Amino acid sequence: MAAQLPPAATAPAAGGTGPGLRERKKQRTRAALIEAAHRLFLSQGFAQTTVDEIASAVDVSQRTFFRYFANKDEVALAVLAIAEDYFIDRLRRRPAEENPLQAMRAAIVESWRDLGAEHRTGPGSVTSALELLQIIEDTPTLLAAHLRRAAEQERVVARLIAAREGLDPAEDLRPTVIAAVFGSVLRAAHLSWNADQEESGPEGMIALIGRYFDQLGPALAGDWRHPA
Amino acid sequence: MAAQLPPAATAPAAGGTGPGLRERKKQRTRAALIEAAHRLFLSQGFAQTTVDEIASAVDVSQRTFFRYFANKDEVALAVLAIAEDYFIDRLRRRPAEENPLQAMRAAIVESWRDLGAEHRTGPGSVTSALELLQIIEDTPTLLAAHLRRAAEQERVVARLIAAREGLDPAEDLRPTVIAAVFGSVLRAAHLSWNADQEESGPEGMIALIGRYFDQLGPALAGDWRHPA
DNA sequence: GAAGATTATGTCAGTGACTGCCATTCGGCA
DNA sequence: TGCCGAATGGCAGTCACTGACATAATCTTC
Repeated sequence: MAAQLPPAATAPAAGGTGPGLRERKKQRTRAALIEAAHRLFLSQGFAQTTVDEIASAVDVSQRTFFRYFANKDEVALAVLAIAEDYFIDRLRRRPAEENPLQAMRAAIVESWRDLGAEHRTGPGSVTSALELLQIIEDTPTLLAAHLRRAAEQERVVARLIAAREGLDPAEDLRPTVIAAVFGSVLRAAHLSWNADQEESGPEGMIALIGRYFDQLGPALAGDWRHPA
Repeated sequence: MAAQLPPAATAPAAGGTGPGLRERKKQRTRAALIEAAHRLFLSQGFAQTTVDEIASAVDVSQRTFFRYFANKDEVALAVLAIAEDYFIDRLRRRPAEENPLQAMRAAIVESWRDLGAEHRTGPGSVTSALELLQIIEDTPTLLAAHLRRAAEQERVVARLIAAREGLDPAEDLRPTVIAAVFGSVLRAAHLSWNADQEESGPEGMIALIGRYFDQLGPALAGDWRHPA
């Protein structure tokens, strides 16, 4: 859930006393570790990259690496955590009139757009996240860890939706189900985006998500025996 | 996907030449490993049990353990694999007239019932599977591995449903979505069964699954702003 | 039923993820 | 400047997992 990236690698704001040197240094180290890990994973693969390599690329000890990340998986998934936080934030801001699916769809589009604008490049950029998704998808242990995070995320989304609609998620299954449906649409989009390299880049992904969303109406209600 | 348990620990059938001694021995070792692991996990916890302990409980070398299971997770999840195979098998046999949800619901009930009848006790029994679920739920690495398997399973179910309905899963999202909904209902039931210890044992679980299923109609279509 | 081909098992050495412990150093602050 | 708490490094140790090779058990064939 915690997805920090240094606000900006600049000196403390002249006016208010921002976070101290110690804190800025930590954020910088953390970002550097993520960046190095990402680069190494992409060039050599996840399994072929040792924690020692990552640590020494940033010139810290292995022990320090494990003070920032509980395990090797976490540093890989950290990039995605940023995108997830964006999404949750955008979803929170959607107007109450929208129904859950509308809100989620809008939030996804917005979060990708804003993410693209604010993190053009480097770890945290949309491109990075998508590159990572490829690696995740064919690294069993990473995929497992990713799905666990995704399950957590779904529960957060379900609670959010329940709150929007004024429902108790313990009583009413609908928020849970709709969150699961949404999650599965995202995953299906990821998978087919990974498979077809026709639709490359963020635009392709957004297009795919849109197309899958369009199928949702017919999927959730309707006569199954005849084409939508 | 491979969920074997020895057909019966008896001598080869008098008539036809069944599997040879070598094969029977392997199945016995495999079952013994699962059983020992299960017992140890329940009594000491997953993390506190080393592979060496499991192996020496069955009197084989650690190396041999890893020839049967790719990793420690796998031996824990093996019990669930049996239940999953049962479900898939029952789903395959459901009559074509039923709609997907009806078929899945019936298949789940049948598979639990049959599982209970055929494996009263020991690994592979319903009780074992449910005990395991508790451990899985609060062991992060196991939960992750479990969710990965569940995702695979969902894809299998989606393909099955697509075949039943004569649809192409690449074209039509509905099978994927309905499989995801089903998976999420199961998981929600697991979670609340884990939380409330009121509903204990297999019957409680079946009851919970039924209750969740009943909510599905209203959840999948209908006016969200008013109670079902 | 014995020789020879297969296959399961054991042993051993090695790598790499991860942890606890203690000494050292560095940033925050009086 | 000097003290305190936090961040780091180094190290030893555990444990999951793997490759290589030798041994022993089954299976086959004559």
